Amino acid sequence: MRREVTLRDVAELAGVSSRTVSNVVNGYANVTERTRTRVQRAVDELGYRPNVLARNLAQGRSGQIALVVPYLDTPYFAELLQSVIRAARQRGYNVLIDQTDGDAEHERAFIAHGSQRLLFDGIIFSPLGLDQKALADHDRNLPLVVLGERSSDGTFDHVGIDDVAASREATEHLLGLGRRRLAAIGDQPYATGEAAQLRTQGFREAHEARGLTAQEDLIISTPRFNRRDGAQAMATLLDRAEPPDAVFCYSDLVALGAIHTLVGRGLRVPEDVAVIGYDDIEDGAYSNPSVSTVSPDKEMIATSAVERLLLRIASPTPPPAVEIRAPHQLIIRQSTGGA
Amino acid sequence: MRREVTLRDVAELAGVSSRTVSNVVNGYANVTERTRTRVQRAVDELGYRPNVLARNLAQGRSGQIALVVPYLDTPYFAELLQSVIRAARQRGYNVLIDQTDGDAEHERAFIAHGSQRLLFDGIIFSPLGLDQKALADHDRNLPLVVLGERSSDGTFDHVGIDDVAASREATEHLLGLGRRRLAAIGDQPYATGEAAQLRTQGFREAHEARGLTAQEDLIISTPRFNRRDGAQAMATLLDRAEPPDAVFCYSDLVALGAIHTLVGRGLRVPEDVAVIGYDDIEDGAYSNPSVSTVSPDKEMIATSAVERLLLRIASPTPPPAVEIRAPHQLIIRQSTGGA
DNA sequence: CTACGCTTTTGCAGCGCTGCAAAACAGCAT
DNA sequence: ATGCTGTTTTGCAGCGCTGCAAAAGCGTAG
Repeated sequence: MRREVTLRDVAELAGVSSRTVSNVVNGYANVTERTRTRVQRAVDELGYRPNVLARNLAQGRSGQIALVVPYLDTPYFAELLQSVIRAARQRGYNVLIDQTDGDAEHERAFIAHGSQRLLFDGIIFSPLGLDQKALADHDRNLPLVVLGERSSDGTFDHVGIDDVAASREATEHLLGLGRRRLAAIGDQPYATGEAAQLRTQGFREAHEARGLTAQEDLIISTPRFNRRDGAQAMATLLDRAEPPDAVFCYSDLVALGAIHTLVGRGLRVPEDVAVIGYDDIEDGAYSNPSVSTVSPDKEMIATSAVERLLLRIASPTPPPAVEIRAPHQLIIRQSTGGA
Repeated sequence: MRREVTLRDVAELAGVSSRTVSNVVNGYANVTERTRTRVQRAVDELGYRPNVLARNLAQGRSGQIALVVPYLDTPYFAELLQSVIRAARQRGYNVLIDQTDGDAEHERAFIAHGSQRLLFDGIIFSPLGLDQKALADHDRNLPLVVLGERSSDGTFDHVGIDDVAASREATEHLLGLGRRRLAAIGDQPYATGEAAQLRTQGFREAHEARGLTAQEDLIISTPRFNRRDGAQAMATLLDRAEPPDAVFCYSDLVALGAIHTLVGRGLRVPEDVAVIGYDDIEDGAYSNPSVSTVSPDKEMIATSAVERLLLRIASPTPPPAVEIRAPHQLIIRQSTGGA
C-alpha cells in the first residue's frame, strides 16, 4: 500500500506552501483566484484527501458526537437515531453510537467521559439506569444533552416532550370513549423510573379532571417497555375478577404486547378493551389493529438535541442550561376506535 | 477549561520518560514492577487519560469501522447493528454508522472511501442501490466486507445466508400445507435486485422439486421491503379473480403489511391465506397472528463480518476473499398454522 | 521614491502520541 | 575486571494537519 498523498505533496506540485493548500482545501477567504485554481488542479491530479485524524489532532476536536441509548433495536430509538445522524451529518459531525442495555455502570462510564479522551466532542444521552442524582455527577467538561424525562440541574440541556400533559391527553381520550375501568401498564415506582412516573401522574390527573379517581390496582409496573412486558401485564390484568375496559400503555411496544394477549384470548380491540400506546413507532401504524398513540415530534427532538449540543461544544464558556419541550400529538387509530 | 493531562506530565511526576509511561499505559511487556507501579500511581494521581486522536494519528489508524446500511429504522438492520457494535467493541473498535437510504450516489461515495481519509479503517457494507458492477469499483485500499446477497469478485469478503435454499424451504413449507396458489411478494427484477432475485429463484425451485410450476403472475415486485409495499401488493393480489391461498414475503415487514391488508378485508390468516416472512424480526413474534419466517443467524453474521474485516485491516497484504454462509432456520408461527 | 495599509502567502512550532533504534543497565561467564 | 547477552529505559523524529505571527506583495497616497 503506497504512501498517501499529503498536503505537502500537493504544495510541491502546485508550487506553493502547504499552508496555502490547507487554506484552499478549507475554503478560506483570502486566496487569489489564480492560486486557488492552481492548487485545486494539483489536488485533483494527485487525488488528495485530507487526513481527518491529523486535522482533528491539530484542532483538538474529534468532529464526532456520541449518541448513547439503552437499546438500539427498540424502534423508538432506531427512528430517533436516524434523525440524529441526519442532523449531525448536515452540520459536519459524525455520530458514534452506543447501547447501554440500561446498565447503570455502563452509563456512568460514558458520562464520566469514559477512558477515552477526545473520541467525541459531546454526548446525547438517553439514560435509563441512572437516576437524577447519578446524572448530576457527570464530567463538566463534556458537553451533554439529555433526552427523555430527567430534568436538568443546570449543567446540561434537556430535550423531551411534556410527558404529564401527553399522558393526560391519552387518558382523557379513553375516558372520552366512555370507558371507566382504565388500566395503565408501565409504571416504574423506583428512583430511575422518572419517565414512567410522569406518565402515571398524567394518568391520575386526567381522572381527577373529570372528578374520577384512577384505580390504583390497575396501574401495573413493568421492568422494561417491551412487548413481552406488555403481554404479561395484560395477562395479569385479564386474570383479575374485574378486568379493565381500556389500557394506557407507556410505549407502543407494550401496547402491541398487550394487544397480542387480548386477541390471543379472544377479546376484541377496541370493542372489549381499548388500547392506546406511546411513541408512535411505525409498527403501530400497520399492526392489527393499528395502535392509537402519543406521537412525540422525533425529528424536532433530534434536531434540537444536536443543535443544542453543537452550540455547547462551540461555546467557550458553558451556555446556560435549557429545557426544550418538543411538541407531541395524539394519533387515533383502530385500537381506540379510530378509522 | 484547563489543559488536559498528557503523557509528559505523568512522566515528569513519575520521574521517567514519556515513552515509559506510554509503555505502561499500553501494557507492554518489558517494564519492571517497580516502574509500573510508580507510573500507575502518577497516572491515577493526575487522572491521565490517553488522547485517542494523537494515538490514532501516530499509529495511522482510526480504531473505527463504519457500518453502512440502507435504513436504520428497519428492524432487521437495527438488530444487526446491535450485534455489530457489540462484536466490534469487544475487539477494541468503535462503530460509525451511516444510512444511505439506498441512494446509489451516497453508497458509491462511501466505498470510494468518501472524502475523508482515515475516519474509519474498514467498512461493513450492506448495499441496496449499487449493483454488482458498481460494487467492484471500490477503493482497493479500503478493507471491505459486504453483507447480503451480492457475491464477491475477489476483492472483498461477503457474508450472508444461502438465500436460494432458505427461500426454497419457506416455499416448500407452504406447499407442504397443501396450498397450491402461492404468491411471492418482493421480487425486484432489475440490476440491483440480486437479493430478491435469489429468493424468487428459490420460490420457483421449490415448485419444480414437486413437479409444479410457480405461477408467474402471482410474483409481485415491490420497490422496497416495507410494510406499505406489503400491504399494497396484497391488496393487488386480492383484487385478482383468483387470489392466492398462501404468500411468501421477502421480508417480515412485507409480511406484516400483507397480513394487515388480509385482516382488514376480513380474511383469516392462516385459514384463508397462509403467510410466511423473512428476517425473523422481533415484531413478527408478537404480532397478531405471529409470523412464520426464515431466521438468519444475525449474531453469526455480525460476528463473522466484524472478525473478517478486522483480519483484513490487520493484514499487510490483502487476504483472499471469502464467502461466508451463515446458517438460517425456518420458524413456524401462527401465520402458517404453527402454535 | 517612500510610506502606509491591506491582502495574500509563508514558516514554524506543536497537537500528543508511538516506532525505531540506540543507550543504559543487569546478570552472568570468562 | 571484561565481555557478552538479554532486559529495561530513553531520545528523537515524525504522523499530517492547523494556529499564529511574520513576511511578502500590492495598490494608493504623500
